[in-house]
Amino acid sequence: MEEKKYCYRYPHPAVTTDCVIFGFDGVSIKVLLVQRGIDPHKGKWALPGGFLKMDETAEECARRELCEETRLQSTTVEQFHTFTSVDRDPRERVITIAHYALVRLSEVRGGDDAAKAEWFSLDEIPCLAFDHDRILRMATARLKERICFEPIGFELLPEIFTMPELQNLYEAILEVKFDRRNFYNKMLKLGILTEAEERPKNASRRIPCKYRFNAAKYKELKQKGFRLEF
Amino acid sequence: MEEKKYCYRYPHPAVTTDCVIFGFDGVSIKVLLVQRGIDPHKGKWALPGGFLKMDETAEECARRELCEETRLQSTTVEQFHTFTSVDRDPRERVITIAHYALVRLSEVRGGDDAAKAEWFSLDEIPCLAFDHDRILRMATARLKERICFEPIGFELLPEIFTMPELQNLYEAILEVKFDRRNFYNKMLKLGILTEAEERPKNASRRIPCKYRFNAAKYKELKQKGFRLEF
DNA sequence: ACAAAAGTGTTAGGCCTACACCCATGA
DNA sequence: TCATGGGTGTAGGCCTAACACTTTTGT
Repeated sequence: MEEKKYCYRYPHPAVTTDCVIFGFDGVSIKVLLVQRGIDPHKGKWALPGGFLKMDETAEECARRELCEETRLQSTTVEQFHTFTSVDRDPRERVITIAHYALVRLSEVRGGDDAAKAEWFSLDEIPCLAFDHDRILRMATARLKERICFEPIGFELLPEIFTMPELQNLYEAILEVKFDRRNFYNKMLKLGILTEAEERPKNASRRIPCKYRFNAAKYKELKQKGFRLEF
Repeated sequence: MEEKKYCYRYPHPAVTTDCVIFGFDGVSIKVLLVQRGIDPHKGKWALPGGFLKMDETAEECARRELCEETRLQSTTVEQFHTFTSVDRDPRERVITIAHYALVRLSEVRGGDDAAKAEWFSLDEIPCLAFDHDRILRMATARLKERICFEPIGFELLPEIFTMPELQNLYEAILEVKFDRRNFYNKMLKLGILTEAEERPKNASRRIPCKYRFNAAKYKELKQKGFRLEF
């Protein structure tokens, strides 16, 4: 039994971060889960997470977890809720600061973690450890809210993408269908996309146009009071 | 020196909740601050807050703080961010789960706390303890965001209110001016207000109509996919 | 040949915005 | 009597939503 050498006058909860890592494969939103190798809930699937170190912020901790699983350094990571139910962990009082991350599946490389990790579609999520199903539900709800007003969808797509891909993404996240022409018009009118390539004159109608997100333009528009809406 | 009797194998941060309590006096948004009676930052103004007990959730903890200051039991309290900078407290590592609360000033009674508490307008906030200025800024930003899409403004007004009062509230929070007629039309068209009283036939034009928020109607509309927007 | 994917434009209706006058009250 | 606060309606522009056909390619 290891010595308990960190002592306080008052009881302290343990603090972890968990990270809901979203990806998009062109059709569905995916979430990265890891299979737990230790008790409690050994063998169950769970969100990547771990204990907060005393010299790192929650965001640094979440990024560390993210990097261990995907080798990605620079992606969107955002805290969305802290879960504090008294009995969420059978070992001791543990509160967790939950984050979500948006990654491009193409850039993800296998984690260096020994633990088995796998991408799951939102409609085939297995039974999860702890209260991770609740965390995941809140993360997807937050993702829905955010994509309506911030151009975060582009973090899930390759840098260069087609309009149908973008529409699929919005439809997958918001669980609705858009009219194709209206979606085109709306997106193009926003002015935050630039054409990625000159379209070859002989391009067949079957080959979609390619776009990239124009972050500079978005920033400029936003400063002028422009508000994205979907 | 009190005995340090709570021991763990790994270091644990202390966990507090802080509560940004918003009120509205008909003209300005107000925030309740308390003057610290002990070090660190003794004498400085701070957000009401305190340590998380091991048998309460963060929301329960925040509500407890709120009740100590205002005697209010049933108000909107919502977590909005957890602040985890490593050096936010000079005593030890402390993370704080920040909440905001919306209260009706008319219902607030003096706290039972010995500490001095006072309402401040947002434009006359004094220098705050810890990172509480940052917390407050994020709270007001969140309030702005929320009021655009959720009918939370009514929690700050008396149950029965007039249209100019409601408009003042929106203008105070969003820091904009609305055209009076457009605001009336928009609000009434939403269908979430009911007239609070039959308007006396002899009512002078100088006496404004009174309304109350119709929560049932809002719920119904929301389920039909209606989305509030401002 | 047929199904599936992608490009493209128009119209009608609703919503938003801007705007002016009247009445009552209190100073 | 003058300033202030409050109630009320309309017209134009913009955005949204609904909608069909053509081309190309793969099967």
